[in-house]
Amino acid sequence: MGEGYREKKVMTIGIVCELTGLSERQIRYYEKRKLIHPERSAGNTRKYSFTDVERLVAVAEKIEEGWSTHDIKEKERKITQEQRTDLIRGQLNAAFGMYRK
Amino acid sequence: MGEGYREKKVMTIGIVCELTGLSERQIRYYEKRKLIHPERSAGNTRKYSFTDVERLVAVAEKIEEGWSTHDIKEKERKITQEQRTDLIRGQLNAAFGMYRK
DNA sequence: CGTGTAAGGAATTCTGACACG
DNA sequence: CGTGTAAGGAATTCTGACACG
Repeated sequence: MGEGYREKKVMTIGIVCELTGLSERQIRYYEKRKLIHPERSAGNTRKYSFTDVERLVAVAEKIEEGWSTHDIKEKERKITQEQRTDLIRGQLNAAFGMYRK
Repeated sequence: MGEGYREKKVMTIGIVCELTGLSERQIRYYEKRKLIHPERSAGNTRKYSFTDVERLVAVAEKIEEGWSTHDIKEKERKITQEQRTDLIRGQLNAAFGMYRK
């Protein structure tokens, strides 16, 4: 009980800046582009998780490589789609065993 | 790389209040009694880790059971001492194998 | 001893805009 | 498109003290 620390939204933006080396401006901008989804406190303060921090670092690297926020978003969508395909393939395999070893 | 989320001091006191159900007053008081040791930001804001949160919950339970902060501190000291004793006992055993099975 | 509260100040965060490109 | 910055306000946190007991 009480696990899942990596997913828990507990950090304010200032700490995320320290952890990632990014500016507040950048972090808020990546949120606007739907690359991260922090929660909000009762007083409207953004709250981030460790996975958000990891994702921000990954996003920042991509951008530095020349990717646009849109490209990054699109690439992730495709990867997710591939994973869905693999999942279905696995289920079919389990059900019909075409590649049973 | 980048592990050790549980130990990282990243939460402000407000979030710790939410997570533990304790008041700011209580949390700061337990710190004064040396039961927790948050870090500070450049601007003097306290920063807590998930282990601090766990510890705070444990402390609050003890207090509710009637323990004093001093008793809690003392009990922990004794437990730590026991662990040291066990460690040494283990090392002696490894070196001289009195109980080798 | 452990905790609530009002007080005043300081640090933090928020939004929308101007700027460059 | 991605990011810096100054602006003004709102939310958050800090410390020391008075209070009760």
